[in-house]
Amino acid sequence: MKSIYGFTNLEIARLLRKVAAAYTILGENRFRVLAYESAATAIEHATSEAKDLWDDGKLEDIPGVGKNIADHLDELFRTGKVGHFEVVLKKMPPAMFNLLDLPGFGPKKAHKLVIELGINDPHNAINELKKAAKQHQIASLKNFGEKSEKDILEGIRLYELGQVKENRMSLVFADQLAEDLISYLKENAGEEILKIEKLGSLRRRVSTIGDVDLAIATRKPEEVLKIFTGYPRKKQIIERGPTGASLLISSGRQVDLRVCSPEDWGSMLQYFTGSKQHNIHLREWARQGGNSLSEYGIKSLKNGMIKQFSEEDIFYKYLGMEWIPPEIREDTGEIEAALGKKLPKLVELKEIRGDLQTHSNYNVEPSHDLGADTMESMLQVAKDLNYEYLAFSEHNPSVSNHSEEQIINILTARLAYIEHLRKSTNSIHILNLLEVDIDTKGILNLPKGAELLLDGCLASIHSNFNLGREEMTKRVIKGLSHPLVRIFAHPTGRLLGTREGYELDWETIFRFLLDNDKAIEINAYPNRLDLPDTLVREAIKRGVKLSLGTDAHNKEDLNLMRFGVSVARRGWSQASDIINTWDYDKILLWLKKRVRG
DNA sequence: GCCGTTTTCGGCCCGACTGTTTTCAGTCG
Repeated sequence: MKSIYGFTNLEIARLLRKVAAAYTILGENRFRVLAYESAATAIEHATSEAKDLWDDGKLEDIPGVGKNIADHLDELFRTGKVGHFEVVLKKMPPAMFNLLDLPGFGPKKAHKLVIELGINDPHNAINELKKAAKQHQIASLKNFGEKSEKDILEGIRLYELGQVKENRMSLVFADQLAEDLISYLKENAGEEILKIEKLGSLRRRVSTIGDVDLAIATRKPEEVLKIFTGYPRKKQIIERGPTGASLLISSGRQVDLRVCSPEDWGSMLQYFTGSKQHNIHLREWARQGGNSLSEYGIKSLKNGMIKQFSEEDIFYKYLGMEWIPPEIREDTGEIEAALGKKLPKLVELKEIRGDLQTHSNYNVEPSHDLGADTMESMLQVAKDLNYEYLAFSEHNPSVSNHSEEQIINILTARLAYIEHLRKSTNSIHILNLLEVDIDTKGILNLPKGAELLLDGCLASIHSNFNLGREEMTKRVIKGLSHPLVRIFAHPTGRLLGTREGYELDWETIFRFLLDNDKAIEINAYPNRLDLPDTLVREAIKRGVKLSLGTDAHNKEDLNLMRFGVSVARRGWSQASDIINTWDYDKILLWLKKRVRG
């Protein structure tokens, strides 16, 4: 049965959290509450849309979703609502759910304030709360005081500024911020720093980062913290304790530092790398074996003894599993794989032999951006990166300003120039590609004869992002069917923090790519990181090949490849999944293959 | 409500912080 109710995972997660909040107030069994919350988190982070799983009758494949919740969601997809949830939620004052978005608010606080202050209008709940706080109606309530009243106002202020959530920075930005801080610390406290490492989502290489977290192993924590809090770019010290400190720095971002003794380094690194879901699952596992985990080590539940770990890999080994690379610590099967000693050997940057999407300033008169640097200067950087080959893939000549003949002339001249460079450059190979728009009808503007002037093409969407899922899928498939196309570039079209991608039927796209031996790109450009990691994993599960490209528009951008590798690793990719790991002869042969879909 | 080294019954992650309290509840990561 096909549903007409296309609830997104995020919407479902929010619904389940509302039910959990209501159950909390109703005094339900706390483990039932926990079950709803963990199901919400699992669905929010699932690699497939719950709706698609429902279509296939596989909702219960999501860990934390059992028969009960699956039945409720079945009703949701069939009828658009869940009778049982409606009954439960109706017992609550509706305005309380609107307060849950405020920092420091859980179900109990939200419920109590809504009742005590008589807040009735859900759409105006936060404003009414603000008014009450300003009139000092909150401090006099039992279990509240002056401070909590002030905290509530501050929370509302942050919420209104949009700083509560989703004000995340790009991985690349966060990484640079961390690197700057690390060099400052090494310069000024180098002697005291025994080990230093990034933590949290930054270490896991998530595509967007909230706070920057760092860890240092040292014998002199006070001295290190003193130097940290003296960072010249800080605006304010948010927190300072014996084991760590937090700074607000001038860009408005928060950075946290944790310090510990070298004996505790492994445990601490494990604990603060997360993810939260990974750690919860790991602790559940450890508990089965009679152990309890924390940032101080592994405690035996039998005798209360804590075993310390100076190295993280020994920590995992002690639990009977392989060391798990941070990038895949998301509780999506990595713990089971590590226990079975079946973790994939994730691809590494050094295995990448070339960049498959770059733009030089060679002028093919495109409608999109040209690159800023010459082919020669980009080749020099590529050589420094020890690449075996570099692809140039300028945008196609603009459609409206050129006749077919003119386009052929431009490409002929470009090929001649590349041939000239190939003769004078012997230490690196050049691949002659073009990035071509897929227009609204799925047509590529490549005149007859272009196939003789190019090694191959990337195809991508640059306009009309608003088509529906079905129409967009047809458009893409038609575009990819062109025999010259070998790679589907920045496939979702997302721009992090700016634009959601368009919708595609991924099952159909993946099958097409597999059947026609075409590859899908992981675009390493900072605000793209597209294909996203979750879809990377889906792609390689089906055997679809990946192509890595920086989309460099100047020679410095060629250094962004490591972020593409991070995405690949988060998607569980091995070298064998990625065509950039092939040598020049193999990749050239593959690019020149002509497959009409 | 979920789930399975032992367990289809009987468990269910850990510690810190904060603000309000006289010993703890709520929230967070």
